[in-house]
This record gives sequence, C-alpha cells and structure tokens, in this order.
Amino acid sequence: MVRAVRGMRDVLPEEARRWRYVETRLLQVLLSHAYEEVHLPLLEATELFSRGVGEATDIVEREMYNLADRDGEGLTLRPEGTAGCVRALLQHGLLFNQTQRVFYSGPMFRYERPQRGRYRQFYQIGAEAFGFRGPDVDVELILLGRDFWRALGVEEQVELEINTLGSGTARGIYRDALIAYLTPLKNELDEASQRRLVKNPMRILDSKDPATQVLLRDAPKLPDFVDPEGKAHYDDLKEWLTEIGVPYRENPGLVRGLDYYTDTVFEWTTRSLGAQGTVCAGGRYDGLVERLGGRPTPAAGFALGLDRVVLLHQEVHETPQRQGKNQPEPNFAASADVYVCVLKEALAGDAMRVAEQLRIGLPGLRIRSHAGGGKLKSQLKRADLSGAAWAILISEEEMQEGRISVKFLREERAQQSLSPEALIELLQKQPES
RNA sequence: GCGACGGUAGCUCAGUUGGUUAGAGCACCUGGUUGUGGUCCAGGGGGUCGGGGGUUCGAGUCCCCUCCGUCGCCCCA
Repeated sequence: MVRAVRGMRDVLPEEARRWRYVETRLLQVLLSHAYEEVHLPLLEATELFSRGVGEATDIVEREMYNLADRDGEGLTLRPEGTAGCVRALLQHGLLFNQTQRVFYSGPMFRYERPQRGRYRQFYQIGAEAFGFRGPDVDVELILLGRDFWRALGVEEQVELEINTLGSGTARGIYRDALIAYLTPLKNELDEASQRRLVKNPMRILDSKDPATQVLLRDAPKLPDFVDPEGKAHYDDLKEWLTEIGVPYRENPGLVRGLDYYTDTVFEWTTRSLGAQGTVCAGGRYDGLVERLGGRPTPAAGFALGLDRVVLLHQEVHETPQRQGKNQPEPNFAASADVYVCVLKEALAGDAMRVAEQLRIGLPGLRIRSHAGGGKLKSQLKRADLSGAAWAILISEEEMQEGRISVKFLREERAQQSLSPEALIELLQKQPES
C-alpha cells in the first residue's frame, strides 16, 4: 500500500471539523481587526528565501524542499510566509507610499524530524503590517494574539514572552561582541553552539546546555547594546501592554531563527503541548522589505502554528461523547444536524425534495438525507451515529397531507408532525452549529 | 541530524521460558415480527502480527536491517 510520505499528515473528518472551527474563529478575529486576506503561492524562487530568511539559518541550510522547474529554475516549497508576502506586495506596488495590513493561511514545508505538533507540511496563519514605525502596531499584533486565545477559550493555557533585539546595526554590534567573548571559550561550548558561533551566534543564547548557560552568564548582554531608539520603542511597548492589561514575561534569551527580525520579538507559548510549545511567534522586521528590493519599510508580523493551536484546542475542549443529551456549542462530535429518513424506499425522491427545501430554508445547518436503503430502524441508527439532533421522517400519508415528522434525537420531547414551513421555523430557533 | 522507547483487527490493547486453526473490548454488519435511534441479547465479517532477511523442527515472541510513530535534543509555528 502506498502510504503518506513522512511528515505529511492526513486530517480526517473528526479532526477536520475542529480544524475548520478553529481556523474560522481565528480568521474572524483577523477580519474583526480589519486585516485583509491575500492568497500566495506555495512555490517561490529559491532565491527569495536565501535572501529573505537568511543564508545561514537552519531553514535555508537544510530544511527547504528545493526542486528544479522544467527549465532548470530553482524553486522552493515555501518554508514560511513572510518572505513571499513581502515579495507579492512589492511586486504589485502595494508597499509604495502606503500602509498595509494583511493575513494569509496555508501550508508551509520544512524538512524536519516529525513529531507531535511538528510536521513537514504544517499550517500557518500569518499576519503582517507594513509602513508603521511605532510600537502601536506591535501592540496591535499582540492584541490580535490575545483575541485569538479568547475566541478559542484557551487563554489560560497561553502566555506571552517578549524581548527586543534593537535596530539592525545595534544587533550587528552586539553580535560581534558576543563572538569576541565566546570565541576564546569555544571548546567549552556544547557542540551545537560551537557550530552556531560562526553562523548564527545569537541563537547560542537559546541553548539549553547547562555548561553553555553558565558561560553565558558573563557574556555581553543584548539589552546593553540596544540603541536608544530601540530602547524607547521597547519601553513604550511595555507601557502600552501594561496599560491595556496584557500580561507578559520579558525573556532576554528570546531570539529568532530567521535573520530578518529587528527590535520587538514576541512569542506565545503553552506548556500543554510538550516540546513544541510555541504556538504563535513574531516581531518586527524593519530590514526585510529593503533586503528584498523595496524601499526601507518598517514592518511587523507573526505566524501562528495552526496544527499546534488545533492540538491545544483539543486538549482544552475534548470532543464530547456522541450520545450526550445536551450537545455543546459548537458541536464537534456531529457530522450532520438534520437526518432525513423514509418509511418506505419508494419515498426516496420525496425525501430528497424535502431535504433540498430544508437546505434552502435553513442555511448553515448540515442536512443529510439517508442513502443506501434499509429499514427505518437502521436509518435511525445512522441518524443517531451522525450526531444529528433531529431526524426527519417522510411517510406516504403525511406527504399527501403536506406534512412531515420531526423526531428529537437529543432531548426528551415528543415527535411532531408539521408542515415544512413550520418545521423550518422550529429549527431556525435552535441553531446547532 | 542525534538519543530513548514503541509498532498485533478500523481503534485501545492482551498474547506464558519460542509450540496446534492469533484473542478481548470498542467499532462495524445482520437478526430479536409489519413504520421509530441510544440500552440489552444472539450471531457474523474482519489480521500477509509494519516490511525484509536470519536463527530454529517450529517465530507475533529471539537477532539484524529497514520503514513508520512517540518522547527528548535540535529546530521552530
């Protein structure tokens, strides 16, 4: 049997129902902040990422899915969304003398060791804001995050960490100072950190190796190198967060794996997901637009890991038992809301007509009409299994009188026989999805 | 890329120091009288024991390789 390739995941109906709910909620939040949606290609020129993300990053060095187009052009399955987003806005002149706030959603690809919450094809929702220099837009992005967690009811599980990297130049100076300090101690560093010393020294700050952490105690501190403007920016940000009432934790070790970040960086993390605890992360990247050929443009954004957020949502809101009398809102367990049955097989045509009538009268409700024949008993069994709250029964006598019966599957309530119009009215009052 | 652990029915798992036709629960299908689900009862279908090789009279069980998964490292969302 041909199996899915490693790191590629199938999302089956039960999870997909939750997935759609979560994604819909998140997109609603974005729209409520008047962010505009864009759709971007999965394939980009390889150069976009080597230039945008940074040649020395792990992503570009060994995690990208590279392929050659038929004419030999180097293509890459996007490993992240920001570079492509900037490219698209630049290409169409949307960053010229104007601001933009956009979002996108879709799969990203990285060749990593698969693990729970970490797949080679994984889904991100990204939001980016261009043309805003001040920390107000940083706050806005963080607020977006808080609204996400509230919308999903997982705010208790998530916390915010922030840090500042300072301007690009300040960062460069710090980087050199760090290298100067660590180089003589090179042999005492853990293996991974030794490699990073040349390529991406700031990431050493993230090391979990105890010996390395001891060495770092006396290392130059990033905050001491942050330029006055960067410091003011950061102070403003913190003040704002406090004022608005967004709790945060400062984490001076919070660095980014992608080269383009400057000044503010932030990360929403959870302890509920094991090692893959980062659920949403972002920050400023004032240098990227210029790096990709545009005019210098301040920018900030974040990416949210949908796979992980769905997982987190699942931890907090378990799928209820199918048979429960009071279906929770929303109803993840059900694959239909209304199930149409016939008392005689010859009535199948009438059933389809009635189902269509209901679909028109009850948009939003999932109406499934029985297929495959069988006795009423087995039809009702199907109805129950579908999770539907109502079974509709079509009988010959009632059809002649222009009535149909509704049976309440999830509450103690007598079956009713009524006209289609009355039925629609009845079900309208009880939105189930 | 590194380390540890795991893989038996659709799912969760049992399977004795290697020994007959590999089991359970759940799920699924059928029946328990004509047109009423969930509970109950009876019956039924379903497994190349992840794959390949080896040891052995004999392998789900032992050994090697490989694939996949989980946890951690790493990386990051």
